[in-house]
Amino acid sequence: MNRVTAGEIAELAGVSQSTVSRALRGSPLVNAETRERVRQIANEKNYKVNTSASRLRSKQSRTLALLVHDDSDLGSDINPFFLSMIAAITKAAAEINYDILLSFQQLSDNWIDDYENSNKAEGVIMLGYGGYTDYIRKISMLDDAHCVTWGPVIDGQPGHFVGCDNVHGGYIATKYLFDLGHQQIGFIGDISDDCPEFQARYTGYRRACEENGLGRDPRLQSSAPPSERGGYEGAERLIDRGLSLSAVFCATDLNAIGAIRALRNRNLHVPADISVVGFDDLPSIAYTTPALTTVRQDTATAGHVLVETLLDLIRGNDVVSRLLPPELIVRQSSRPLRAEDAATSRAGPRPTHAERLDNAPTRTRFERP
Amino acid sequence: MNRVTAGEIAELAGVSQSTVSRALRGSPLVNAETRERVRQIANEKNYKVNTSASRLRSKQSRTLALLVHDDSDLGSDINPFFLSMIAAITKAAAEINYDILLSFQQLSDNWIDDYENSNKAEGVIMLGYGGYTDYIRKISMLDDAHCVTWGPVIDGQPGHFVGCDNVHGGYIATKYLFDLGHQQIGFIGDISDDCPEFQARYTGYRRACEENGLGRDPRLQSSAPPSERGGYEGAERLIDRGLSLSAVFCATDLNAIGAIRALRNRNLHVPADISVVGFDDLPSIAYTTPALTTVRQDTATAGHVLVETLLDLIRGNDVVSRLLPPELIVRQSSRPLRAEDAATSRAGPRPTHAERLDNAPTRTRFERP
DNA sequence: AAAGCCATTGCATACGTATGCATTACCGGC
DNA sequence: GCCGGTAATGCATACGTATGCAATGGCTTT
Repeated sequence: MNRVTAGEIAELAGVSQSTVSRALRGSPLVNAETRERVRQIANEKNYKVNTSASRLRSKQSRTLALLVHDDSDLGSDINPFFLSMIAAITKAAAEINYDILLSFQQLSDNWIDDYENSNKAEGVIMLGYGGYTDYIRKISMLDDAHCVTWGPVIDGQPGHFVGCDNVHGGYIATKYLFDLGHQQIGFIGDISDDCPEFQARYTGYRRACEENGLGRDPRLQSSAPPSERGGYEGAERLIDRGLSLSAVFCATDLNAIGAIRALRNRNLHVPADISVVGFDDLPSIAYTTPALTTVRQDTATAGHVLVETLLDLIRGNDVVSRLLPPELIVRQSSRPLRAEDAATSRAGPRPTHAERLDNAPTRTRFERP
Repeated sequence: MNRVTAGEIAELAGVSQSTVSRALRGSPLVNAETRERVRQIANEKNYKVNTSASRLRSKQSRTLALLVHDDSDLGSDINPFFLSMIAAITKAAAEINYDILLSFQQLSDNWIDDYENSNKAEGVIMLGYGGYTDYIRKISMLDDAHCVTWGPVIDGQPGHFVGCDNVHGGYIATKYLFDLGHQQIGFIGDISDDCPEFQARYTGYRRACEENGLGRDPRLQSSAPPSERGGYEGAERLIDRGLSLSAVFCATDLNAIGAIRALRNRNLHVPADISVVGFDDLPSIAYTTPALTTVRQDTATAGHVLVETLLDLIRGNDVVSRLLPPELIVRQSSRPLRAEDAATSRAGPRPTHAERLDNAPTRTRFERP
């Protein structure tokens, strides 16, 4: 069970350990013929470079730490959206031969040092640390370390961020609803300072409203924590105000699911009576009834950008926070507003509105089951 | 930015590097007073043991590799169930000071050696490698390596497995439906040899059927690949056979979701007309309409058991494959069968059946929104 | 008082690799 | 025929830690 070392390969190949090391790392210093011979022998003997020794000598770990925020003490599950994010990051790192060290944890004092000073990882990617309270206080230290966070990009904010363009996401979702003919469009979501992401989505919503002549009316906005229950209660409040809404944009998919449930309880059917659009595109959200129209960010791209940004940081290059374009996914929870719709049947065929949106200035995908 | 070494701490503390090493690792060889002094200085200077050096010297990596099967080339997403699994495993490892190296990949030739021979990890946990075709062929090598797989536990199978007790899961789901008064209960799922997990669930289903006098009738079983579409088509086939079913047990949640959609298209309402029970308890499956009654395995326990088993293997202890008990989660997609239900209203109040199930011989949880 | 013992510490070394520098061999140009 | 130059290889070392062994000193035992 003893592992083969470079020295033993060297002996078999009749060269020195140095040459073996160089040959396997593809150094131009070594003769092509020799390199092939060494590689073949190493292959036969199933030789693998001892990572610990290599790291010690080269002082590089070729490893990135991925910290996922864990709130499970508070009873909330880890956001399922993160799974595809984790996979995307891991794959992006693998493409450039970096390993990912995974950790789920709360915010503690020394996470970053724990990884960097111990030479476990060259940098850290943080996921889901969106509770910007304690976090912001500690964030200044991020300037010293190699750390990139997935989250809202705010000008002048210390640290390095990659995130979805939430303003644009809110805008395309709302514009889409206006383009369908809706006039009165509500917003459900937490727009307190604790949630800059949702504030940004609201900003995009407002921008679309202004473009379509819908003035600011506080009664159109319903504050709701980013949970299913929050969406449920937020929708109830909206209904109780007696507005003639035909569409609602929700800051998160969970809000949207709760809202749909509340609407159904009040005998308002989605999308026949009212259209609902969410944000996030949670896995398996496509399986709700009705399947949710929502705004998705491309996790594969996000993974690449996060890894690239972190590597730039490690290499000492200048880095800028980056925003990724979201994409509208049209499913079954939204439909055009037509006068006769409200008056006549609920069971009429669902109209297609592809023509109208093909001209939309942003990427839109139509999913049909 | 140069990192502090044990030697420098030693100098500051007026001891040798050996003593520093021993002090920080809690060796009883070092005086308590000295240990405290060293620890304090190390703390002040933010010293962290260089992992690479430590690993090289001790030949232990205190790291486990977590390989998650990635089928994304085939277009199928990674099972969202794995997210909680990944989190559970990572946390269980963290509790005993082990790191987790994450990788999403297809089955290739040398995964295990890549991790173990390179000293990157002491062992491997495999998740989702359930396509038992190529896999089984290569599995014999698992006996040499330190590898535990989450999956079906089959007697005499080479390798080491931890899995859910699928037979019992299928049994309690089906028994629950019988206890609700249902007589004709269908099964949707792939019971080919490729999917021993689903075969086991079917076995449990059959056991409950036999206990309740429902003989084997091939028309009650509908083969379906483990996808939403599979469930949809499987349910259609079942309906087309003209059976008087009042309940269906599906081998996976995805099947169940598809089945519910197919039933609705045929104007059969769940749970008013027909009860549906799934298997897996996917995250956010509780948000479908109606919320799905399903069988869940406890991921936290699974994580602990997987890690413990792997460590036993690493330490050279004898290990046995282990089965974990599933749990029935009762939500809204199932209800008692009553004669008047079928004949009269669909809109009657949903009866509670807690009394009946309090006597059930297995753990059952009732979730109400 | 001598001998033995325990508690504590330091010394020296090896883990396996990557890499600067020295070395060798060979070749073309003057 | 000597020299400078290039290509290819080997030599020697250091990375920072953990640990076997030796060494020290104080204390108990006979």
